[in-house]
Amino acid sequence: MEDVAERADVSRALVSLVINGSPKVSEQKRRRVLEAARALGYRPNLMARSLAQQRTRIIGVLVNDLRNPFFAEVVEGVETAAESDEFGIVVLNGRRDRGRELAAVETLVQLQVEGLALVGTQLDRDDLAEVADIVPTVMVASDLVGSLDHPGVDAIVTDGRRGAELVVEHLVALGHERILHIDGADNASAAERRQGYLRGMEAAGLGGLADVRTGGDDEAAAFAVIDEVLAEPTAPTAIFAFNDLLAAGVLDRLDDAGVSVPADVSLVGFDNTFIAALHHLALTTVNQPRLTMGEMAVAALLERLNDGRDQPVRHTLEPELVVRGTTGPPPPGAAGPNRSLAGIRSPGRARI
Amino acid sequence: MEDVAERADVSRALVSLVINGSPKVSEQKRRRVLEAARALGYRPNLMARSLAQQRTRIIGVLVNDLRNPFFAEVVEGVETAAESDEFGIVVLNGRRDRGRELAAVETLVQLQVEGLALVGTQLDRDDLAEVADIVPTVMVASDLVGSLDHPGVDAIVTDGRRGAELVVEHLVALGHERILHIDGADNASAAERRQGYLRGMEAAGLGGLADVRTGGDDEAAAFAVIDEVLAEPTAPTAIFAFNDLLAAGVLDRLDDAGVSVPADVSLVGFDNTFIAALHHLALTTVNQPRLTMGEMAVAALLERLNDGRDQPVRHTLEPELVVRGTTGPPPPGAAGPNRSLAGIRSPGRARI
DNA sequence: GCTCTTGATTAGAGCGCTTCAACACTTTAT
DNA sequence: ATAAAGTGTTGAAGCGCTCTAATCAAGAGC
Repeated sequence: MEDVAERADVSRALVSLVINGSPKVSEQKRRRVLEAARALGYRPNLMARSLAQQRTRIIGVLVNDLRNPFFAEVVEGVETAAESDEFGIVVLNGRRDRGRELAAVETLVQLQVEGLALVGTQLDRDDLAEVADIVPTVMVASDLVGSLDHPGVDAIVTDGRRGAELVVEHLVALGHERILHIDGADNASAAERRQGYLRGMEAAGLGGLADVRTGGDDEAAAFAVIDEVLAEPTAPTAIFAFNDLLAAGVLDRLDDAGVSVPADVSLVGFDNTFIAALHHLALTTVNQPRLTMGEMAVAALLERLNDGRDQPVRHTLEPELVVRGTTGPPPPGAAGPNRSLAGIRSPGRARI
Repeated sequence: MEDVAERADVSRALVSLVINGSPKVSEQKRRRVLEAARALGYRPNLMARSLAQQRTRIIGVLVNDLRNPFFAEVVEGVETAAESDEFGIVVLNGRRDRGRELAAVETLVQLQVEGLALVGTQLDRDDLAEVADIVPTVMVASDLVGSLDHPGVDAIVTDGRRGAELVVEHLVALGHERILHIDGADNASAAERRQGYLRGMEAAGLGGLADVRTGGDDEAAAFAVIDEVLAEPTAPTAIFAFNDLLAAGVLDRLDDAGVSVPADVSLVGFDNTFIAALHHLALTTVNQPRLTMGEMAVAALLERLNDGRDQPVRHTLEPELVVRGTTGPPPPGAAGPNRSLAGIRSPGRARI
């Protein structure tokens, strides 16, 4: 910057004004400065600028797992919104590890981000309270019971309870009674969906048949559960998996076992990722408006930053059932109690 | 920091030493400082530190498209390696838009990243040359012809040519002759794979039957091409798609048309993403060692940073054919010239 | 001819940290 | 005892930028 000023024969202050597009600079000098800057290949140092300005215009984004296309799309929403408000974003990946998430948040705070978007975070209430004292924070797509006792935390969620109810209603309407739920274990959205499932079963008068197994949030988590279910004497006619990835794992395992979907058993996922849309899976699932969620997260942050809001808000978006090919009526005669999936060997698919 | 120093009754300099774990501090004062820091909730300002230190310990990562699981996994590799070397990473998403990529690189440079990893970038030679003058740069998973004329750019790639040859060899061994390639349009890896395909066809004495169509790098790009192919009188018995995503799109469209895979036509993808592994797709594809690629990228950067290497290196990894369920022998009688896929209506899959 | 505005420019302090040279003490060698 | 060497600590400069207040030049008003 020094050099640019010298070459253009002006002061450093003026260079700064030009770079920041101040209107109080004469056309002549502006040109001289820009010319010099180009000639010297000058680039402003963001670190120095942020330090002097006491603001970074950066929003920190912590993602539970970048490999999950659901989260990747939420991030795109965040990015789009941030971009249009002249904010940059810094994305850090928690990789489903709470320790890593904690470290990442620390890094973001030290980076002096002006807002923090936690996408599908696993952090607990105390962690959140601590960070929210420092920087405006918004949780996206994860529902922490009691998180809202802190005034600095906003939340953008899809109503997972309602989503799960929609699933149960759909399956019940098709005639299913034995509906199994494989949950998301300790994933931040698991409790809500589980609750919705239970409530839905209850509402349908099927409370006694409710059955929840511990799963997880990726394909691999499905294997053990399905093996277990296959070995039992009384099989479900429908399975509601925590998310699409898990559902894909279920589908794989059922396939291996020669159980066909939806002829022998119906299957539903959650999130409506692009995977569910692949015709070969054609997974019935629940849509969450990912891009919108990301955009709303940024909006919430900006309300605090620009408009000085200091009360927490929580936006709950409506989920939407997307019916595709993995759900259908239960197989005839499935009402009886003694129908094991292990016995079933449908012709299955030709391939693999 | 001021406050911490005061509370611990030491100088700011000493606080700095403690925070950075200098061994020249007495146990007593160290404890006092840490205590004060905790009490005040002190967090060092990364911006200020970087400015003073004249280094950021940050590696910038520019990704072509975060939604593509292939890239997401390369990033994980980068992250893992960076982490173990005490570097942080900042991920920016190009979203397949060259303009956005350019802007992102500019941001990263201004952020003073110490190294730049461009994953699947679309930037051209001139863009690269400009940025490589400023900061050590490594290209991952994209092959720019002539990129290596700049001494500041390293490259970590899988041999796409060889990968494509493996595909052709596999299909030829199965008896295929009419093998169609749907390429990646202007994607950075497209040219290489196209070339490998052509060379493979040539080597098999099938040069006259080589047929390349312009595709793209996501599912949607497949639709138009497949519709076109379906309308033609002479159909291929095998299709080699640029990547798994594109292949998934092909599969979808063929499914719609009632063409069954691999009975009527074989299909191969590229990248071996987790999508290909889903049993319901069971896509034959070519594996690229993603994590390793990410790790090697960081290693290349660190060699420049720490060991002062100033000559470019290029690491070419070996691709590996992964045979799954979408490839098989061509249908009987397909050798003749007049076999249109449009006529075929296999029973297809029950669902959808 | 003088002051008053207005507009363009600049000097200089300061952002929060690191780091180097200098300093005050101890300890050890002589 | 005294010099030399070592240990722990600190003052102050400086990283590259912004921004306020001050300065300067030029035109307007009387």
